[in-house]
Amino acid sequence: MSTDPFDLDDLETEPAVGTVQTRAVEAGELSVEPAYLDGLNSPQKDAVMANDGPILVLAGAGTGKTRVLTTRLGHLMATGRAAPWNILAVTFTNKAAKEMQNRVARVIGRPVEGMWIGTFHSICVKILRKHAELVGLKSNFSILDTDDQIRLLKQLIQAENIDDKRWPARTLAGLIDRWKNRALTPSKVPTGESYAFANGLGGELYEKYQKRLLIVNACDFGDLLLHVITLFQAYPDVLKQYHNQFRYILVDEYQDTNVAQYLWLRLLAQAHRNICCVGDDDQSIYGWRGAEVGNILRFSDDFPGAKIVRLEQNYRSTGHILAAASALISTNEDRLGKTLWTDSGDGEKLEVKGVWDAPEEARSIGEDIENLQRKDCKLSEIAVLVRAGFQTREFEERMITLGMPYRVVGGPRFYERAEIRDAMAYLQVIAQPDHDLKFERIINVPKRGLGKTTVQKIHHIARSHGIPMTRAARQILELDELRPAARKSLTQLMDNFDRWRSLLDSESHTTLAEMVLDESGYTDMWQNDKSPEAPGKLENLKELVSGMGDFENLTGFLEHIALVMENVGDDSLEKVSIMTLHAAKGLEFDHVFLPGWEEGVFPNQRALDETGAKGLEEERRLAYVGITRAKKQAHVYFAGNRQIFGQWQSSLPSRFIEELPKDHIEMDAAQGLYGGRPSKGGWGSDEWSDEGYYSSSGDKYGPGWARAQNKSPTGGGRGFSSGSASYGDRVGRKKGGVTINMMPSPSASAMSDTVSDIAVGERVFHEKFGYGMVEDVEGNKLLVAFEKAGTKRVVDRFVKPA
DNA sequence: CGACGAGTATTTTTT
DNA sequence: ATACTCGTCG
Repeated sequence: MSTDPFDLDDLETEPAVGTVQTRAVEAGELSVEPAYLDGLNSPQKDAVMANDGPILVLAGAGTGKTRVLTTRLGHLMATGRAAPWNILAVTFTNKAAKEMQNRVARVIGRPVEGMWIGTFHSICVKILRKHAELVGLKSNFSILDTDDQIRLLKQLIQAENIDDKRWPARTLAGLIDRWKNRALTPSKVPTGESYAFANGLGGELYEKYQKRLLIVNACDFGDLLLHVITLFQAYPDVLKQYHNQFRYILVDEYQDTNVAQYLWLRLLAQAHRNICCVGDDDQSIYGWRGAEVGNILRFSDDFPGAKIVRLEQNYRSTGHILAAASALISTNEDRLGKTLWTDSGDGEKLEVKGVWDAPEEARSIGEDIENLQRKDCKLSEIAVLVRAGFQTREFEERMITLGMPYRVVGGPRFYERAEIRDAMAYLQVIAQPDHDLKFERIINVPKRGLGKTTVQKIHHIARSHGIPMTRAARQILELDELRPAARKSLTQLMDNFDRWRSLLDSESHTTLAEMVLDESGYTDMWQNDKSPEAPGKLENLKELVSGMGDFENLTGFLEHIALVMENVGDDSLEKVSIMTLHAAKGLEFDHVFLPGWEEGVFPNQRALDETGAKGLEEERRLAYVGITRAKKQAHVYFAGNRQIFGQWQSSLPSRFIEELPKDHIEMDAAQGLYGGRPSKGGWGSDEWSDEGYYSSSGDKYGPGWARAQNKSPTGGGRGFSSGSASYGDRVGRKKGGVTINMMPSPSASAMSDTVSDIAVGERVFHEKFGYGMVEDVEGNKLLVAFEKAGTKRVVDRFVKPA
């Protein structure tokens, strides 16, 4: 079963298809419905039973999408319409593919064999290995990861004498990826777009890159699709073969498909047109990486006569959550339109809370979580969903100080870690001696005196003779090109590779891997490394070797890894989840915390700058995704001040907050946000008044909020005395300028009553005096030795930990 | 070849 | 603030 720590969509058990009905069942002709249809609502049944011709299932969040998909697959087989191998089911992630596989098995009551369930990429590899020669590859072609891709591009750029500083390989890689997403081969790239790189050389470099890939017998990820498309277009008989095979096609998350994927699907579906696409235009959040919402919006044009089914009954969230989310998303123009509803009650209103600054936001959310925990809410049912990765840090830190178990979902993935890639590179060179890019990666890792010069020399020979680097390396040993030390070292390395390769058949691949890591000196390298990460890296290497045991042989393992970069999840334990909104798609939690709802952060400024109104709509869909993750309650937060790139900025509440209907939210409005001015009273610090707070009341967000670029006060974080009076006079005080700051929340819940939590020896920051070291603490007064301003006595609330 | 310092960029992520 | 890349110097 799924190792997924989260519940995906609905997890009610699907009744298995009774063996009796199998085959004989023909939907519609049956007096008794097959058991697997039990409990499906009427649109869901429509989606399952409309088997012939194109169909688009618009599945809103939490409407039982996966269940419909898997039941449909089961139904196709149960009714004898299709054998497993007649079905093609495509997903975006391996996780989703695995999930679907498991659940189909549950529907039909036994494991499915022979069905093509997989990601676009893995299915393309399967097809491409069969017909590689037709596109100029050999069937054992290697699949390049992003590192390899960039390394190769860099070589090409340098070979053209282009300044790779001004025109980084990364940029070109991105450009080429985007072209490939749009199914543009080098000859089809619009001339103008060539100018996006190196004054018009972009297209040329792309073409050279493609040629080079063929020479080294490799594909990047984009090629996997592109090659299959060109294959299908150039060889109709091959395509026909697949038409005959795949009589039914299912696509999950259709709103995430890019142009290339769309063309790929259209080619495969054009003969029988039995294509079922499931998706939700309102959850399209990957436009920035080439997904075309247009694909789903245009479905009926692409497939005339298509049936469209809307799944709108939501089984996940409460009425308030759905109403708020629906109202928000209805602001978008570009959508097919759908309204989620539920018959399971209103539940709690969304909680919208304003706080002084980011640290307070983290504290407040921490407290909320503690309260939920006291009310017996499981930690695994709580998530903090942020807009961008860097935001996870403040919550991690808070969780650590609270001793609250948490996990950050997403993060760097196992197979992307440097030590794993290095180890893999060794193994890949053993399995595929021609893999130049991998060979280059490890030729001097660990350091063995084979530096840039040596590599260049090998390169030179390889290029001029048109041979792979490992072969060139051997040749260079015959010549008098290398210094004795380098020659000796290289000889040893090549001998090692020969020996390892000779053991491929006699030793198990796990044993071999251990030997390689040992004998290459790679393990030693980390053992001698004194950095704090070293032990973890050694741990990872062990895990890699043990993980290899699950595969038959080295080749099988390497093939799997090339396509499946999945993370090993530490599931089962009770932990709060912290992740980005993107990573949360498809997941659900009782309580969802949505911090950072501020203009610039969310909606993200860059998204707005780069893609304007379109970008804003995508950001809004992200907000929609965030809210609809919640089963019981969503908690939206905004802070008035936030440190961004080391600078304090004050911020306005996100426009998305304005778009939430008042009837369905509970504004923590004690802070005088949407209305009443906060009470006045004794904040009274001389140090602060010097810095000045400026308000421009009358802006639409209410008193206390306004645009400001200026540095913001610190102090908000710690040492807030509780009680609204304390905050009162921060607002509305005006002194010569520009700065405005929001009102912090005086509500008791929003803050921790603080004794100074600064300790002697701690490094702190003061808005006026800069950085310093705490020398003494007396109550709330600190003696701080400032680096620039000298030693001063200050009140604790005016400093922050540095 | 390796260490250190300057300079720079910093949304989201899969395969 | 901070991390990461690149280039220079020893």
